[in-house]
Amino acid sequence: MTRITLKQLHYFVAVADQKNIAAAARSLYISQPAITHALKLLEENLRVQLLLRHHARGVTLTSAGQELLVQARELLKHAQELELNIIDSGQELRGRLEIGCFFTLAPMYMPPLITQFMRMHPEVDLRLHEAGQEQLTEGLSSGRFDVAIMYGHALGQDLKQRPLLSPAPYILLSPEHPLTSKTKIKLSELVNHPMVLLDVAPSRDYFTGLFRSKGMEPMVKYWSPSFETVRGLVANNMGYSILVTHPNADVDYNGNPLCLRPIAEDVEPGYISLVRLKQRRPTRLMQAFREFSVKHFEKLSNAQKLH
Amino acid sequence: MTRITLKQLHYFVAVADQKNIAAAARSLYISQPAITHALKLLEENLRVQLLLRHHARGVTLTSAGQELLVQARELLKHAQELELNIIDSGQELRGRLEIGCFFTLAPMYMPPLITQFMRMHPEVDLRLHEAGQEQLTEGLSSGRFDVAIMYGHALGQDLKQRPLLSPAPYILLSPEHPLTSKTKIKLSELVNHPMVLLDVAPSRDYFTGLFRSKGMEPMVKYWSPSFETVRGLVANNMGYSILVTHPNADVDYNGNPLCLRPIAEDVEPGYISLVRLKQRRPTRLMQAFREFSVKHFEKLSNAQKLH
DNA sequence: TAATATTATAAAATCTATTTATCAATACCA
DNA sequence: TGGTATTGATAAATAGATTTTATAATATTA
Repeated sequence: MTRITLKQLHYFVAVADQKNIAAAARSLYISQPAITHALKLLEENLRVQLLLRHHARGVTLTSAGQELLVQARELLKHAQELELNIIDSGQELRGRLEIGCFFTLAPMYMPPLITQFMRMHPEVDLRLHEAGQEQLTEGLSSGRFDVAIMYGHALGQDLKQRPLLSPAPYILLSPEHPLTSKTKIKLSELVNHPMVLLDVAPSRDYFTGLFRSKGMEPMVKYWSPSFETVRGLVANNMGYSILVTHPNADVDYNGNPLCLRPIAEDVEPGYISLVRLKQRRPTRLMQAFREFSVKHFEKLSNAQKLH
Repeated sequence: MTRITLKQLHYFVAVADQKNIAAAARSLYISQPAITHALKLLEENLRVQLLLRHHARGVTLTSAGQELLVQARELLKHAQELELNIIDSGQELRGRLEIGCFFTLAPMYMPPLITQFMRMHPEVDLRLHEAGQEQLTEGLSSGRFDVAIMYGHALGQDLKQRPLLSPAPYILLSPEHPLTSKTKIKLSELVNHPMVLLDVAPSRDYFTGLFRSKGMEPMVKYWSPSFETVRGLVANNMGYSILVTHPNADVDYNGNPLCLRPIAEDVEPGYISLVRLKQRRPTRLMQAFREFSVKHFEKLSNAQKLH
């Protein structure tokens, strides 16, 4: 552990600048003996005489004092910089923001969100981590992630969420599927057809829950944890699927066409939230990201309603 | 003034290393609440949450904490280095030593002294300042010089001196001077010849004092503050001179020959001392230089006696 | 020599840091 | 599942450090 303190160095520099202990005390708004005492400690701890006291004519630095003056200035500046780097009150937003995002949401929503946020705050070092629900909650509570964008379903008590978007689930079909001819499809019409289920938490439970809340059980024939695999299976007419995220192009990775149909009944929408740890005090950066995200998704939602 | 302290950072780093406040407390031999308190202050002053406390499972760093950890380590290292640079207890001698030396002594004595000292302590940054008696005493009391090599005559009460060498004064004559034929010359034989006086303090008063202490007054015809000018005047037979410093070659700057003769009477020698400010505690470097100088001049003095 | 300025010192007051004791939350183990 | 151990937070008491107030000592200046 260092013997000296930043305060002692600060006093010393003031004295060296003014070549006068009393004057330094006045400029620091403290009493003169406070400085005399601090200087004494400094000299004792460094075991060097730093200044020569000339009664009634101030002080002058010894060569060790000269040396310390230079180095003390550097160290104090270093300390100041550390504070400015870390402190959460600078005008310009800066620092690192670790964002978690749920797998299937990331490719759709994160690129425009991140791009626009970075354009406004170029000093921010933003890092995106795509992960599943469990990894996201774990990452939030271990501090690896500052915030996460994910589905708000079934989150623990220690997480706080701000809803961003409530997209309605839709039915995905192959053009060859018998139900494709209808413009709207009821869940009861689907229930006896084979289903392709996106097999990741919490989507899995959300999709099956749509049926179960109406006392039905879907006939799941295929499971896949991959969003694009599910779309491929549906495009090959292996069954229908229900999804929330809606990529712009209605084709699978092989170019096979896909059809979307709304669900006829009123169903609980999926809701995408910005999530953070409840016990954790948000930084200014986190707050700025929250506000920005809320506005961004509001615009998105308005644009969708116009269609 | 910085809000944070080195101690707080030190505690924080220990906690971050161990991911555990209690363990850090044990390793620092302090109580756990002491650290809890320091961390609280750190977080309040930086207005950022640095770590997440997991009951019974230690702590993890937030992204701000990660950032601080890196910077805190750097700052603590910087502080440590400052201490090591300044502190007067390292094994290897280092640091700066400001040496004052009296004009006429410097060209003779300083080159070998400095060269040999630097060979032993290559890390020392030694700076030589040649100056007159007044500048030297002023420099010592203002702290510009750590030590000075100068004549010990008529020094103030606030200076402490360690005699190094007591060279006998000698008489300098031109080969044409009528007294050159003698091997020893009495002061009383000189007193009615014209004298060339080296006109600098304290030499001036020392040389005239040699006569005055015997109730005589020399006949000073020429004054010069320059040692070599005095030698030139004597070589041109403008008068005799009395000097202490004895360069190796007995010729002036123009190559004119000079003769040296001892003073027949016992006279007070000039004494060269290492001088420092009494009120100033010597550094290890100053002590080492003192010891080295004492030995160096002892050798010189023994070598002279052999001739 | 008196007035002024500057640093040093001692004692008291004030702040700050640390310890002790205890609680609450969680993990671990039988 | 219940008991034990570990960990971090909190409150009160203690110890320690810093600062102030008041005063002394020393040198400078007019």
